[in-house]
Amino acid sequence: MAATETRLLLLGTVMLFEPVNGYQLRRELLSWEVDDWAHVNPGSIYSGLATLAKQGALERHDVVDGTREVAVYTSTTHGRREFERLWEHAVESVGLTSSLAFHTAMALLPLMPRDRVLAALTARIAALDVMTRRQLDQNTSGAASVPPHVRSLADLWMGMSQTEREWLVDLRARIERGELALRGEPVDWEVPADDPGWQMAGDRERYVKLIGKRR
Amino acid sequence: MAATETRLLLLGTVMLFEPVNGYQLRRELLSWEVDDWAHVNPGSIYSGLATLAKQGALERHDVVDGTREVAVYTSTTHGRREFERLWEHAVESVGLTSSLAFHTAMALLPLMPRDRVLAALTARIAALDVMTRRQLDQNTSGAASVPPHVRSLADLWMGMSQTEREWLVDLRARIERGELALRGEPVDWEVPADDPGWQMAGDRERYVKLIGKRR
DNA sequence: GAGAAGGTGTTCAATGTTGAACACTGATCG
DNA sequence: CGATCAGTGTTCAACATTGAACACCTTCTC
Repeated sequence: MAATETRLLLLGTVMLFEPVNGYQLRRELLSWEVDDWAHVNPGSIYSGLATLAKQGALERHDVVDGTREVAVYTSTTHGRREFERLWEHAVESVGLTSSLAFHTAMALLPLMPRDRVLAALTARIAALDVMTRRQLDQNTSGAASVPPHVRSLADLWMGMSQTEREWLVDLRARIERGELALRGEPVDWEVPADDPGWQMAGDRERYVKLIGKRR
Repeated sequence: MAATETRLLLLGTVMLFEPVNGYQLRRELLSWEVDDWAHVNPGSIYSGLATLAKQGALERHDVVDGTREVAVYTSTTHGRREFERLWEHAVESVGLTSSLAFHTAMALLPLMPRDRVLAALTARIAALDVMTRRQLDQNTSGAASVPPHVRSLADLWMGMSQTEREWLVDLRARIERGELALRGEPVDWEVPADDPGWQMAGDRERYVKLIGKRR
């Protein structure tokens, strides 16, 4: 189940920081407090990276950095296409099981171009509406047959959907207005000096030289 | 991660229908449309049951039903205690990762006694409040340093928490008033004749005879 | 300058999850 | 009746996840 969240998260994070090694990714993800909602144990990261590399979404470079041998990853063209596919799927799928994937996708929003984001948000709103209608129909029909606690749980679910819908409509409006820096646009917020992302910058430069690769 | 949801769900469902076999559980869970939010592939069920049996939470009886050999499960005293532990943990843990476990717990509400339910709901409300306050503090302090899309995501999270909180307060009030049939209380809703739970009744009786076991 | 402490980068055996596929039983049908 | 089909009950090899533990380096302390 979780495989798709992990793939989305890893692929996206590599794209943000490449070339990058597993430990750096872990550090960064922990600093995002992502551990509240994703599988960021060391094992998950390294095996996820290995899988993505095996599938050709990432390229692994075994680089000698000083005296140390390090596994450094970069994204491939196929990997970047795959990311878009996964991102759109995560945004357009509604339901409890997919909510982690949705949050992951939102956290990686700036990796997607504006038009794709708009389309995906619109699709999600529609999917939420479909689900809501289905629930309502079910509640009015089989009225007596469903236990009260299950009925109550359905109410919670409806309330959550409504809250999310309002948020989505608002976000879509902001994106339409051109707010939020998305892919290919200049960053519109102040990056703090102690951002761990910055601490990677030195390593990144060195890694770029060590692998003869430019993306 | 998911291990705890699966354990809670399987243990609870066995308690509802025991003595019961893996296929019956699967049928029942699918009829609940649980596949939207839980791991109910055949493999997960059978291996989950095996694990619970190995740990002494369930007892496995290899029974010969007609010509067929069937693995029938019943809960043990230890398993029922374990269920309560897992249920309370699921209810009292807030956060995206634990929301599936929370929904699972709510679906199994009638297996818990009224006072434990009240205590757990109260604890959850408190935990939500703590989490909300932490979020608010974070948003007011590091104002400029966090990217706008992350800020926005935090807003969604806050809205969801608020929605859930209101629902919890309402549910708690109803439980305090004595609404909803909980453990040891007579069922207060009409069971439909085609409820798959009923279809199990015949098998259940036969299984009870086949194993020399009374709980 | 021994050794404790903490950071960097990764592996691996144990465990959990997946879903296709198996084996069997009855029913339905030409 | 043989054949096809739907339902019952389960297994298993492939794959994913877990987190303790390893190996190595640097920094600090006594």
